[in-house]
Amino acid sequence: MKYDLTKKTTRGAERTLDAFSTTMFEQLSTKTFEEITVNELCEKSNYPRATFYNYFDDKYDLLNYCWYSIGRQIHLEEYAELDSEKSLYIFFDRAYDFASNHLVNIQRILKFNPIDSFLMNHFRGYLNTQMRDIFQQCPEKERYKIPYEIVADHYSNTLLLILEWSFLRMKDCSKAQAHQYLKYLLEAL
Amino acid sequence: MKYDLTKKTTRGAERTLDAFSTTMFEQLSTKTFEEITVNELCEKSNYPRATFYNYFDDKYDLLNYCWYSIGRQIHLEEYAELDSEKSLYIFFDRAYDFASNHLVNIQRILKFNPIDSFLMNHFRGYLNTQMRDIFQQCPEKERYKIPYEIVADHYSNTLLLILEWSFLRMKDCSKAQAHQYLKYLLEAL
DNA sequence: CAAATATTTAGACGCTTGTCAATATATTGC
DNA sequence: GCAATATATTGACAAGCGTCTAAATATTTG
Repeated sequence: MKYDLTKKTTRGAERTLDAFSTTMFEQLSTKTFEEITVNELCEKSNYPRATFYNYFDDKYDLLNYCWYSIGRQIHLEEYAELDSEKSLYIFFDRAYDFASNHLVNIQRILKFNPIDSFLMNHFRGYLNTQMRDIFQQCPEKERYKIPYEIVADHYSNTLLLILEWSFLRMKDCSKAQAHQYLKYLLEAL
Repeated sequence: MKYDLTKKTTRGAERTLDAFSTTMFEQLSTKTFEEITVNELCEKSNYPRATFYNYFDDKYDLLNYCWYSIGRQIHLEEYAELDSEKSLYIFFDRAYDFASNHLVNIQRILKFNPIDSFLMNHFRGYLNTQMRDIFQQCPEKERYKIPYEIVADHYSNTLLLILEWSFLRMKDCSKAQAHQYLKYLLEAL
């Protein structure tokens, strides 16, 4: 990313970042991620190409920013040092609620960018990294019979699986039901 | 894919497919997948660009063919109607042996294309699809307390996790040890 | 307010991409 | 072997990419 997100963003910068990311989401309801061009994003956002490249390295970089902005909406940063299982359910609930509130948009995007598209794989990758970080902060890494790195990945895989089942595959799965699946799959740990 | 893999390939076609896929693997030991260009693949394989596009849609398509050719090497097609767990261990063992025999190449590629690179995510995606297909062929889909689709994905996630632990993260994990991890994580089912 | 500094913009650059029509070269069947 | 057919190659095309310079605007600072 060309733009430094750690320093406080000026009003103008925020407007620009917002414009490009909402345009990206809009275009994703229209076509494949691969089909979206930087030119297109600039035209729809009413910014010159040079401005795009002032902020982002390329469209993949913008995509990362899109996930990052979703991450902030579900307060991915606020994780106390809870044990892994607690963290898992908190994370799951926040993601579940967010997805519920944006069901229509998600389904629109899935029309063109299905579960095994580049877009969704990219999103999975992002969430996985985030979860790895969260689980890394947890205490009690010693209480498992196998290496904690494996446990953390297993937690994050399983959470993602149930989230996908609930939303991407449109199974209309209640939160309670989802919790039950999670509990069943992670019983061994 | 432009070229039809179902019809029997002529000697010439096979030579071309081989040339491009081995060049791809060679280049992947040299740089990021994103950095590899079609021009480059053609120069190194000594074929004109048009020939490349006679066979493949683009470099992603070639990548898919690369995974497909690995798939044939580990006999991904030979799966009888075993139950899910049996299939899992057969698949795991074949993949484990293949990876052991190509450790050096894998590590070279990982230097430039690490675990969370586009390349490795793409590979994960491919393996996941394959495994989904295999598990779909299994009988006994009724014996689980939760939907079989979830179980199948859980199996495939877990297998991939342990394969990654063994090879991509270079933990030098023996096959017996790997089996033990698998068994532990899947105890609940 | 004006000068110093930073950011945005326009436009041009070389390069890669995927497509297409044409020509050349193999591979078939008769 | 020769004609009919398929495949490989050449070279050119428009469009996208990411970079860069220089000019135009904003923003900060004294």
